[in-house]
Amino acid sequence: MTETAASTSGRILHELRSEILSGQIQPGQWLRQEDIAERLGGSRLPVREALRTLAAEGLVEIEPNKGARVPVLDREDVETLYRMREKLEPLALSTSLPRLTSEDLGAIEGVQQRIEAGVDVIDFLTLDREFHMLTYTGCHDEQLMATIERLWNSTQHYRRAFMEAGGPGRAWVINAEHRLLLDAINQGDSEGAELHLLGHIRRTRRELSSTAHLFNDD
Amino acid sequence: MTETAASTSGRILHELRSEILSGQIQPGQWLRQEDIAERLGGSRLPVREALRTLAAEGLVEIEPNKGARVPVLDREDVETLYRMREKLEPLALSTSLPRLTSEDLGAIEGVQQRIEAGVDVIDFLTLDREFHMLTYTGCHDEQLMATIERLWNSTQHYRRAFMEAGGPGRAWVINAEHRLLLDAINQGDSEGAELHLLGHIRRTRRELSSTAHLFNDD
DNA sequence: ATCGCAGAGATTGGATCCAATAACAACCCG
DNA sequence: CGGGTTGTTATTGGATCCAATCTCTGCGAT
Repeated sequence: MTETAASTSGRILHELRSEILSGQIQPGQWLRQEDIAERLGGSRLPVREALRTLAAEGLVEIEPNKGARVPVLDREDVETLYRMREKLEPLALSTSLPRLTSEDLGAIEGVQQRIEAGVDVIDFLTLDREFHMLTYTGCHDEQLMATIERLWNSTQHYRRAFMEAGGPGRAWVINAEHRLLLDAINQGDSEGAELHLLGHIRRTRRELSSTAHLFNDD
Repeated sequence: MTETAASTSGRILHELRSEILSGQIQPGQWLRQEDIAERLGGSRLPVREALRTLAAEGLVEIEPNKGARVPVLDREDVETLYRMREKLEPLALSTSLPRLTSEDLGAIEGVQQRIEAGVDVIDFLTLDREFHMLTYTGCHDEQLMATIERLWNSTQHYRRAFMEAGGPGRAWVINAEHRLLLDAINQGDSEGAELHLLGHIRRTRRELSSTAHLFNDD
């Protein structure tokens, strides 16, 4: 997302984003500017700028004169975010596929092997993301990739909650889907890869959405 | 996009965005903080925050220690942005369609009649956008609608350049597509509406992309 | 006892001031 | 005469200070 980590502002932005994605900062939690400034080093000014950026990314929402907090999504929000992924990621994949080098393919294979070797929940989330992002390596469009990253980021917390609730029990399903996707990619079968990817995201959406206790339905 | 126009920061954000979309600020042009602050009233601080938000929206890009400018997109960038629209807007439309009231339908019809009555380029851009956005009235998902708005905003300049270059000569094509789309909507034909919308965006992408002089190909 | 109101504390929003970085130009040296 | 270098200026990045707004507590009236 063309962000510089060199400046104080960029450093705080990266740090805050990382804390939100890792779950250190939970949805609903208020982010007080002074606390962050003191904790991460710096004045409130770069913190404010970082919060503005995060707000535009959807990772926090700013209520005027009240502060910023991580938004709490309901079932419908997460469903739509996944439906957006179902539309956009096949597009990124088909753009990327013809440009993937054999080195790229090897890297993807390596990540998948690490996933199959068995990992804990937190590692799985990281590796699964890396797996999919690597398949988009050949897609150089910044806007598209930035949007896809936003979609992953916005749903990260609920994906983690789902996995921690017992999702890993069905790890074989994910691996089967990844393998079929990878096979289609290796054969240069763009259409097949898109279909497997769509199915993969779609199934995840349905399982996630039907896991009732992740959302507090009013 | 949950933005407050009350604060100085929000006001400057809206004003800047409007100036970029209207073409007052052209792609490639540098935005100096002090100028903006003096011109729009306020100090550089709210200007910086507004620029940060615009950067996250893709309307400007910030180069560290150099400043912000409106990005210059090449043909491929615009193509991808349109392909994203082709994926996401049918999704928004199918979500919206069942919830459209007869008042909504009347409003859409009214806008289309104003378009057919004949308008200049600048009015057409406004009304065409209004037409499509009205068809998404029933889609209440903020993330999806915010993303779609970003896609419109990022391509606004090129759409205007295209229209000014003689696009309106083919106004009947647009009206025919709008009418077919509207008819499908009125009949509650979600699938048909999606198809007409897809065709509409796709044709625009192709015509726009083949208008060579809009882009300075290196 | 409960609702409303007022005031104090806390937190965000904005402005001014200072430091760091980059573009530009003049100058010195080969 | 040309290229590198250094100094100057313009612009962005960051910190501190002040103003505006919100929240929460305590008091009083009904």
